[in-house]
Parts: sequence; structure tokens; C-alpha cells
Amino acid sequence: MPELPEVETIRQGLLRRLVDHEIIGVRVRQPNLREKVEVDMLLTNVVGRSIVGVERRAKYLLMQLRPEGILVFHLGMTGRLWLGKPVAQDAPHDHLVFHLGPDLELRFHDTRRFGMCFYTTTKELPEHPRFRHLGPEPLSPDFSGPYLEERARGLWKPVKNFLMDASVVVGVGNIYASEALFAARVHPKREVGRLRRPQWDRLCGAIKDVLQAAIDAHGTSFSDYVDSDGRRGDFQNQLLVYGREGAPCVRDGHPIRRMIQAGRSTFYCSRCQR
DNA sequence: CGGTGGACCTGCTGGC
DNA sequence: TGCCAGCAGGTCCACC
Repeated sequence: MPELPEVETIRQGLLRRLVDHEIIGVRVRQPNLREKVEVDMLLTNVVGRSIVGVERRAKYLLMQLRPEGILVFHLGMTGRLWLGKPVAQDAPHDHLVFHLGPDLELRFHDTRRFGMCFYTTTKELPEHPRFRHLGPEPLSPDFSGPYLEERARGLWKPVKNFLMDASVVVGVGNIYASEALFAARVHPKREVGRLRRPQWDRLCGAIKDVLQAAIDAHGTSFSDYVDSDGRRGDFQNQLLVYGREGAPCVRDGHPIRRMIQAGRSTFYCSRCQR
């Protein structure tokens, strides 16, 4: 479900309301997520500690604990974190409940259970198996046209698949990959080894622009994405190709097409993306 | 080595 | 109404 802009929106909401709260208790209703939740690990290392910050790396949310440690969440395709007053009854797919005081609790809800929640230490995080291989943040200066060109050297995979490879760049999922390729006027099937510097510069700029615009709009909501306060995003109104099969291209009026790449839908304009 | 396809899960929609 | 295929915003791993 959430790509970088949605996770970043959730992070900002959590940061405002979670900091300085102590985790008083944890209730695990369903440990079988993408990765089995280690209940003992949470009880030992998370309960009794306070949240002092909320950061993001790729699509992971990192809750900094005092005196030490990080509580990590990944939302997979359908994960949500709800922050609010304790509710009387658990809803279906409410898998984890973090008690934060008499008036506050955090619920991890995830229909498809592709999400994750685990504890790690600050020291171990960079070498953690889930983090070790991750590429640069797309909004950082490390992510540039020359960097993309260098990483693409000798490869022949389609550029869309390349942009969704987390070892190349993190946070670019299926929606924003299509949107960035459209903005840069690059055809999703182009082989990366044959793209030249101007195209890499355009793609890099398009990725930064699209992600920043989506963050500014608080993410994309189709039917169900909401942030930790239950608010929908607005970026669905600014999507130019994703989900618009058959609609006219905003640049040249040619119908937007859909195709399958690596098992995922790609939306593009066959006339102005080359 | 690089690249693809399927696996993991549940729920919704549209066609017959 | 029922059933079934296809689809969904992510990630990993076995296999060519």
C-alpha cells in the first residue's frame, strides 16, 4: 500500500503525537506477519521504554526508544498504524496493540499481513538483513543522475524494474515509478544500459519532484490508505498515468496504456514516452 | 552473475 | 445469487 510519501506522512503524524510517551504494554493478537513477531523480544526490549523520535528509512518506520533501541515497522501492502484513544473492541486484522497510557494506544492493522514489526538496537540497525542492502534515499543528494548512470552500467533490465529495485534507490513503488517515468518522458521498457546521461538526469529529477509533491499532498489514497490520524491523502488527484488506462495523456491526448512488467501493472503513454 | 516468476495473504470487483 | 479470474500501494527467494 504505502510508498515513500505515504510512510513519510504517517511518520510526521506519529512524531507529533508519540514523542515522550512510554510504551506501557504490548498485546500481540496475531504474530504471523510477513516475519513472525517475536513477542518476548518486544516484552523485554520495548515495554517500559519511551519513544523519543520517529524516523524513516526507505519504507520502514523507526521509533527511537530511550534509553536504547529501535522499534521497526513496515506496512507492506495493506498495513496501517492507528493512533488514538483506546477502543473497546479489537477490529479484524488488528494484529498488534501498543498501550501508551490511559488515553492513548497505537494499533497495527494489516489485512494481508505483508507487514512487519521487530526490535533492533541502534548499533545493529545498519547491518540488519533488512537494511544492509538498501540504496540511497531518493530525496538525498546521494541520489543523482550520475549515480543512476553508474549503477545501470552493464545491465539490460527494463528501467521501470530498475527504479523499483531497493538496492538502487529506496521508496519508489509501483505508483511513483510509473509517474516518474511519465514525467521524464522515458518509456518503462527501455533497457537501462542504453539510457544516456540526459535521461538519467531527467529521471532523477522526476523522481525527486514526484515524491516531494506527493509528500506535500499527504500521499495517495485510493480506497483505503489513511494516515495515523485517519486522514486520507490528496495525491490521487494529481496522478497523470497510474490507474488512468484509456484516459487521454495530459501532454498529447494519446490513450494511456497499461501493461504488466515483473508481475505489476505499468501505466504509460506510448507516444510521448520514448 | 543478472533477471524473472512465484510465493506470501485477504478482499474486492466484474464477467458469466 | 454464486463462482471464478483477475487485481491490489511490497519484498524475498528459488530457479533459469
